[in-house]
Amino acid sequence: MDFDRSDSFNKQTLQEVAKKIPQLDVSSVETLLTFIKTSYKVHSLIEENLGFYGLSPGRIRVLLVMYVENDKYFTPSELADKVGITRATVTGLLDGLVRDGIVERRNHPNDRRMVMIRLTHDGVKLLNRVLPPHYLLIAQLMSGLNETERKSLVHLLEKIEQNLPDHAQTPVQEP
Amino acid sequence: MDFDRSDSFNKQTLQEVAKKIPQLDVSSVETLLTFIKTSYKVHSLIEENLGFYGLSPGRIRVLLVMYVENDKYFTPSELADKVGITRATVTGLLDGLVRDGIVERRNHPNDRRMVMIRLTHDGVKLLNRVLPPHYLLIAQLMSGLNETERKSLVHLLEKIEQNLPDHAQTPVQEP
DNA sequence: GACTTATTATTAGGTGGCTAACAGTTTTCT
DNA sequence: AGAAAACTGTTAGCCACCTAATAATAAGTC
Repeated sequence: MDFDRSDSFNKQTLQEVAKKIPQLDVSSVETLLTFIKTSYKVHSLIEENLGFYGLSPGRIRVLLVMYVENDKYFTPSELADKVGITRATVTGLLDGLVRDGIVERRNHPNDRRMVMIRLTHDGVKLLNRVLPPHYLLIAQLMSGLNETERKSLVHLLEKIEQNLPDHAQTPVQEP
Repeated sequence: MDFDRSDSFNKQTLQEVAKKIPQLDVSSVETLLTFIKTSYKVHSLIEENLGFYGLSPGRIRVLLVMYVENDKYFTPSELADKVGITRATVTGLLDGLVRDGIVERRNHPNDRRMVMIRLTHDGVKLLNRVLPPHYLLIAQLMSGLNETERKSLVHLLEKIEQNLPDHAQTPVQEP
């Protein structure tokens, strides 16, 4: 669901659209384009890296929740809430993760509606192998910004968020 | 594909992961989290708005290419290249757009492998109706940043891009 | 001119997201 | 106690993306 992928929509093209649509503010759109394009690139890169280990953004988000509390069992609902996706999507992700032996499903002892999910031993090993290069990549991505610049970036992003209409609820993260 | 949706991965959780993974640089991850979370929110909002008119990010990207050169015919390959998605995906998008009467498919007069695509009259009318509020929303999103701040944001984003490995080709945009 | 190579659009099959509907359970409320 | 309400996970069906394979056609080569 990303908007900008190529450079086909350069400034020149933008000017042409602006001729037809008076509401178009070129400066706003250019800034947004850069923003979305960068986020697409960053996202793709991380996704590509996880792909080497058979993981995906969706999978890693769910796995990380379990990784930080290793011994605990989680219900699909709990995972859905923590990750910010629907229960239906979690079911689909778990199907794959169980198939690949990364996670195990168990019946809940008291409530027969529920299922309990936990990382398998192999799942933990996988994460121990995947996470170091994952975070190394993130550190590398940010290495061009010093602490001041990072704060400044976060500050600008927060300013954008303040202009989001309230009804647009937000859910998550994957560190 | 977005990574961060909820706030389940707050700083505290991050600290815990950092204990297990020494490669994790908290400042980098925090900055990236904010970045991805904001981009997710912005993206969702735009998507939601387009949805009111039966459009999606994928559709609008393809349509915009045709909108700026209204009379021209485009081949699916051409659209794929300009938008930065595969031809297979374009085929799928066009199926829907043709079904909805927004776009028309024609045979190429000389090369029988090719197909020629063009906006229908209804398609043009739809875009004339959709684009003004679309760009109004973008202007609103950026209204919290003055010109200096926008330049500063773009500059910081470019710094991040400079640290992307080269092999990660990038494709595009939707203004 | 025939054969190989390249190109086009499409199909098939996979993924991760969504909503809506469902059956099975538990809880709540009279 | 029994009916209604609420909750759980799954399924079904849609979308937009991907890769790989395919059939049809065009272009290049010997």
